[in-house]
Amino acid sequence: MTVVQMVNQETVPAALCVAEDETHPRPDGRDQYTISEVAAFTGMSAHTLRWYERIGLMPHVDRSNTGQRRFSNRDLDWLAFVGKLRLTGMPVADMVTYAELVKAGERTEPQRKALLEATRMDVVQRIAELQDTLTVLDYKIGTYAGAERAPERTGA
Amino acid sequence: MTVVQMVNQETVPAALCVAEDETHPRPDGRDQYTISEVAAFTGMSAHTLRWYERIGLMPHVDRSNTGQRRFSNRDLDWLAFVGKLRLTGMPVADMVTYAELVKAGERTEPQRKALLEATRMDVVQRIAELQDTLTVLDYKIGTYAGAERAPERTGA
DNA sequence: TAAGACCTTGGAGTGCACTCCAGGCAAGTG
DNA sequence: CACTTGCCTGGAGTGCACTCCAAGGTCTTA
Repeated sequence: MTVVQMVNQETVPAALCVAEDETHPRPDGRDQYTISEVAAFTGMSAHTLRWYERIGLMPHVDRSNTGQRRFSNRDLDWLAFVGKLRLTGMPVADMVTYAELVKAGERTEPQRKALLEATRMDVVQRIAELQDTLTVLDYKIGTYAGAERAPERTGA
Repeated sequence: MTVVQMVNQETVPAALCVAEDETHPRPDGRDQYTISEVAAFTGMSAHTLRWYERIGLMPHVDRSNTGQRRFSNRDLDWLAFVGKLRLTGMPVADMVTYAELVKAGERTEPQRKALLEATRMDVVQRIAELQDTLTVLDYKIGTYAGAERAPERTGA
């Protein structure tokens, strides 16, 4: 292992940075990351990163003179945002749409805003749903209350 | 259409009833529902209902003398609960495990409780995740603020 | 300079949760 | 009694989001 342990893999770091234009350098001064470094940073697999690029979810990644990917801080910021979108449950196809809008320039900002607002509403609804399931879960867990080891028929 | 409109399909009714043993009759006095009636009640498709039975997620559905399924109020209650579990994001395989525990009798209550508690923790974590994405979404939407129609470069 | 870890590609495979199909039986209606 | 509608079955197909493979080129460390 040469590189992988530079950041712990299980905890996705993903500060709630958001980008497209503002790039704030990472720990070391570099602005060039191999795919496995990015995998470690983002918690996504290298497979997934290549796949994201294939389907148009990454806006052009630089290459070394030998053809290997060299991700920039901008790319990292973008991926952090994509990671957040993924957590919302937004379909990958919609994320691609969003990426295309970004690439198309400033005039698509209303559409992007609309897309994010729609996503926001989905998230709010999903949270409500989940909170509703918590009610049921708690009720049900309550009916099992005290059943820690051998229940042995609580009533009668 | 013979039956379908007896309940509106889009809103899943699924009162937060929970069962296994307590069955409280539905609107009309009957306790026999065809698969399409149940599909209308639960919002699940008839396909899904048959599939749930195949994989062991339904605890034996009665049949008419000609072999057609006749769901009972108990079944409906169970399905309402299954629907809630599905909303939690619990994998179907785990729901089957839960169903098997129920079938195995009272002595499995500690395991059932543990399963639901684990699910509860997943739900709580997922809610936190989603709330975190809301923060990012709101920030991002904020940067697009006022971009209702033509943005025309807000700064400079 | 050689081993071993790393990177490349297109395309195939995986797991989940449905979803549909073909072929056939059954029940109600003009 | 034909016709339409609904139900049955096993098995195949779908869509999503990865995930892996084979075959080969590259980079680093001893």
